[in-house]
Amino acid sequence: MSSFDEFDAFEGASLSARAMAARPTPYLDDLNPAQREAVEAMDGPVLMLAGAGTGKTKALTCRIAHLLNTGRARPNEILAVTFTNKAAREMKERVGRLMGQAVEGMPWLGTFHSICVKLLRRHAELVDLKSNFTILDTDDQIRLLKQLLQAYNIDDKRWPARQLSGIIGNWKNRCWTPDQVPGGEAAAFNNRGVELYAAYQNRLRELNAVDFDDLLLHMVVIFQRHPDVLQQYQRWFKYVLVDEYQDTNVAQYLWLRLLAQGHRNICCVGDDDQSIYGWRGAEVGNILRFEKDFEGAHVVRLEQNYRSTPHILAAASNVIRGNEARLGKELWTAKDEGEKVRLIGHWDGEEEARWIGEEVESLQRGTRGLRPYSLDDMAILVRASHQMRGFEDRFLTIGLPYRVIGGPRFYERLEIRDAMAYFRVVCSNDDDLAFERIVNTPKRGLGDKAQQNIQNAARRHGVSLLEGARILLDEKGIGGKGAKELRTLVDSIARWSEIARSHTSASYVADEDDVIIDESLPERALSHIELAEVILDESGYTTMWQNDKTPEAPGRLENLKELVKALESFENLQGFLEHVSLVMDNDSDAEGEKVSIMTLHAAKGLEFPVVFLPGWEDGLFPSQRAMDETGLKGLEEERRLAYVGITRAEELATISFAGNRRVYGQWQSQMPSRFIDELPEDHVEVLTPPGLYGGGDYGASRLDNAAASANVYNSPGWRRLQERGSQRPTTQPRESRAPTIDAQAISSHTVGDRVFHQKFGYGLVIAIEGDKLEIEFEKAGTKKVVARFVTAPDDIPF
DNA sequence: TGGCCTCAGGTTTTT
DNA sequence: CCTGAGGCCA
Repeated sequence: MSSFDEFDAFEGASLSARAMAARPTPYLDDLNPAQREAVEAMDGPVLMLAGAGTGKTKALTCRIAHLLNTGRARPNEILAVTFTNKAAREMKERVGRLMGQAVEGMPWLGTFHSICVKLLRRHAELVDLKSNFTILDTDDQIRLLKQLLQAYNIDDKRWPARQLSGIIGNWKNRCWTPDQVPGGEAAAFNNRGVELYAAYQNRLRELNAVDFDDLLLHMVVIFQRHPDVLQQYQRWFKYVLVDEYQDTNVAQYLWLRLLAQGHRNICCVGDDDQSIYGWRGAEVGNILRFEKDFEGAHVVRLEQNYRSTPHILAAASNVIRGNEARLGKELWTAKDEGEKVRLIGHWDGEEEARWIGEEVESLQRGTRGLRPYSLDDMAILVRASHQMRGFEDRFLTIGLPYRVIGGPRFYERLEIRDAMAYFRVVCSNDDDLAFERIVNTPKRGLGDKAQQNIQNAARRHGVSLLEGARILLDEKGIGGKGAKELRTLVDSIARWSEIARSHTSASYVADEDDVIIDESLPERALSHIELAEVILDESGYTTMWQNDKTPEAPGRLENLKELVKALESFENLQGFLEHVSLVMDNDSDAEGEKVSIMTLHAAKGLEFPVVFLPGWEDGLFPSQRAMDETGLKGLEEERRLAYVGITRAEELATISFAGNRRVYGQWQSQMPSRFIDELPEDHVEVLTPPGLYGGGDYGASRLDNAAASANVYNSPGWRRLQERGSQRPTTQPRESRAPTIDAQAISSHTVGDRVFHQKFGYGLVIAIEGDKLEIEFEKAGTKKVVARFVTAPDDIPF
């Protein structure tokens, strides 16, 4: 595909522009005045300050539609950038819908990274790369740095590659090439940071590879050093649109500013109050400074919220008010009052998880005059991912279906990276990183020693590792079982590569006249999909997982199948590899209703009727580390995180905290989060913790509870709220939440019984503790489970 | 080469 | 406390 397809000459501009301008604009009628203002302000820089849930995507997509519809630009003259593939996809769909499918895809609507890949492939030679450069994933990156550290004789125990990677990443985010790193940073990484950064960049160039950050960095460098190239794009992109502008880092900012300097038609959409990626290099300053950067900027505030009730908005607004540097926005809604934000304190984290589990179940049934909610409507948003475990454990125990959002992405998984490494070697034989990864996976008896030999042979002859391996074999520099296996691997790769080449060269499309080429192929050409299967099978990779007895193995095989399936939408392996590292998503978990569990970060951009916000304790949220490391700046970012969390809720938000929590194995008593003190009393209903008054009697602990409550719930805000709560006892008409011990369920099991559990399968009862059984499951390990979820299997042989 | 043991470290992660 | 990585030994 020619790389300049997107730049076809535009003929008859004025005529068609006039024709387009006359089109009706029904989509404008759906907009509120602010949205409409943002859509219609087409000339010059525009800053759209869009609060949570104010319909910014709608405004953004309408703006694109309007630009197209009025003939201001053609689809390929609009540069529209997002951060995630998901956002890009959604925007594409919505523009398509607005335009009634009249527009074919917008080639320049995509993520920063995907657009940069496209640009960089065109101009790779300007930064000494070939246009088929590979994009390293984080894992490759770390391995490369480790090698570098070894070569520099640096103890990677004291100076870990991860840390170096972080430092380099930071520099790249700030758009510093090695020679631009300021002197103040010289001490980084034991005074060798800059030197290693330069070496790393050199190594990448040798490998014809880039990391994620390079995509932007290289493009900025190209634009800065080659004004002619920059100008070409400045002229071409008549309109630039940016989503989530508050999350841009310096490199992205520079990139945008360079591109927008031509027509100056840049429209940035964002919300300074939702900037939560500062720790990753995002600069809130970019959005705060917009009016200075782009003189005469038109600033539009979207403040009508279509998502949440007034109580929820009031709570969120009051919290965020505590931040100093804000552009200022006040959300409002036309919705009915709804439920107040609920606040509840618990004895400990386990109790909190138990309560939320029960609350989810009762909300599902429909309770206290609220409508019944689907599990899909509910989400638990935590600050740190380790908090998720408590909920998972609890939900597994009571058999409540849940899904965890986030976690490792599909293409980051071990088996996917391995498989991709195979594909990479096959497509480009000189991809040393990929070769290294797979040479002994599955085990081929090629340990450190053998690999060292291959390295040496390759270095001696100045060739790739694969070629080095071949030479080593020919020189008989390696013997035994390893040699045989290596020979097989090297030969196989050669064979697969040939098939892969036939996919990219013209001969694959077997022309009927072209009998000669057809015959020259050894056998019927395999499709790239079949080839992928062959590679994974013949290499022994599939077998490796089939023989693996760990519980993850079946899932990994499943993932591999999915990977092969994903190949269907690509022409060949090469094409697949080019896109996969940037585009693969992993939200393929459909079946059945489930509660969602995720981090606050992962929740940005999502919304749920019911939201639980557990763990609001000082040190956990706001996180101690954030405050230690970046002080007030960190605290403000945490506060924005709180704001993001609350504003995810449409109808019901419940904030909770625990008085005691196990932190690194140590029990710690926790103070309620300072953000709780910032909640507006009038919009909050304080619930009574089950262990305190509501009736839960955990044996002899009544006194303990009372004493603990005096210690724990003593922040000013909590006391105030508590007073309010006790003035209105009618707010607690709730049934006792004390765990009722089901005597019958217990007595039906004794230690040594074989039992069955829906989620964990079969197991043996090894201990009984109240109404809980400790069971050693055959597959799932040892777990504590509530007795009534366990049944005696019918088919017990004795 | 794999398994066992010791030791350090333990927020957030769009690409 | 609990997990993952690296070292050491069989």
